[in-house]
Amino acid sequence: MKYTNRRIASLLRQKGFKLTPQRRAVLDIICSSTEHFTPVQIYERARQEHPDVGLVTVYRTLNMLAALGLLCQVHMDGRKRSYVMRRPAEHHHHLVCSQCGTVVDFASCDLGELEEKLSRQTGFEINGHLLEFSGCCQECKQK
Amino acid sequence: MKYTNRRIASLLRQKGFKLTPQRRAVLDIICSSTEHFTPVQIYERARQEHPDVGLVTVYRTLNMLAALGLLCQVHMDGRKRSYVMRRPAEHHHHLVCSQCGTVVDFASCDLGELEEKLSRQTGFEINGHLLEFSGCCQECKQK
DNA sequence: CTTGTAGTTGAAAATGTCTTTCATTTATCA
DNA sequence: TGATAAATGAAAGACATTTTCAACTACAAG
Ligand SMILES: [Zn+2]
Ligand SMILES: [Zn+2]
Ligand SMILES: [Zn+2]
Ligand SMILES: [Zn+2]
Repeated sequence: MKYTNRRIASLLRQKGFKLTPQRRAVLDIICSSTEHFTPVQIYERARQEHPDVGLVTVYRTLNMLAALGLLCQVHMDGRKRSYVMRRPAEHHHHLVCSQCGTVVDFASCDLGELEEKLSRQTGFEINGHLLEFSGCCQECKQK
Repeated sequence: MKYTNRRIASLLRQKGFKLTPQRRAVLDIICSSTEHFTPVQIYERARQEHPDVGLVTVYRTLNMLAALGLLCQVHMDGRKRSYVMRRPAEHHHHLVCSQCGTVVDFASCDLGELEEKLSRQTGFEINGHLLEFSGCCQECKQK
């Protein structure tokens, strides 16, 4: 079940945030695709519809959404941030096409056993993990 | 089996790189521990022994080593780079203490099956993965 | 042991990403 | 219809990293 921009809009209102046209523009872009975008890419797209959004506001909106747990970030390749809209609360990970940026979520993550083993072996108290696959999607393969 | 600074030194020579005192200083630091360092941390340590290395050179040396596949990076927490010397060719991943930065390598990574499943389900040609655990190491827990 | 030279260096400037500041504007609600 | 707290854009700031360039040096050929 996917967040829609409408659902998020009402969620924001609930939390006491104002729903400005700029925020709407960012939401529309993020919700419209499974690609991941960098803040600058979102900025550029947002300006097409709404020429006076500032990059600063894009950053602020992204930070707000991230704080609310509504975004995930993609980590592989590069040290820029890139964001994807998040499916609600479920633990999940990403499979990313390194050509076109499409992100597929998957939930099957059997790392519990490995985590326990590592914990036993090292004495670490493990409290999180990062798992990402990268590759080339079907469409990109055909080119 | 761990890379030693001596082994790397001869490897660099083989590849036609000059072995300067600055590069030696960076190598010594990276090879001397399993901690991961940021470029600036390496710079600061290097200056203790060799006061006229520049930060630029540290960056250049790190990039050179990374291009040769001799370094791993740690991805979690933050968007600074941090580097650890890499054990030769073996596939491995990192368990990172988010307090003190200690990195433990582990090789047991059973993602093949999951990878195949994802590949079948999505049509992706998967060519890599990123796996990292983070937590708190034994020593840090006691504080 | 010279000496030539391609590769290397450091300082400073440039780039790129993200955040802070602040005066002005605006969404929301009593 | 205001009142007001929140949000905005421009500009400046903070960092991490890269580029540029003139001076330097490791190293091998003579
Ligand atoms: Zn997981
Ligand atoms: Zn693709
Ligand atoms: Zn490693
Ligand atoms: Zn693996």
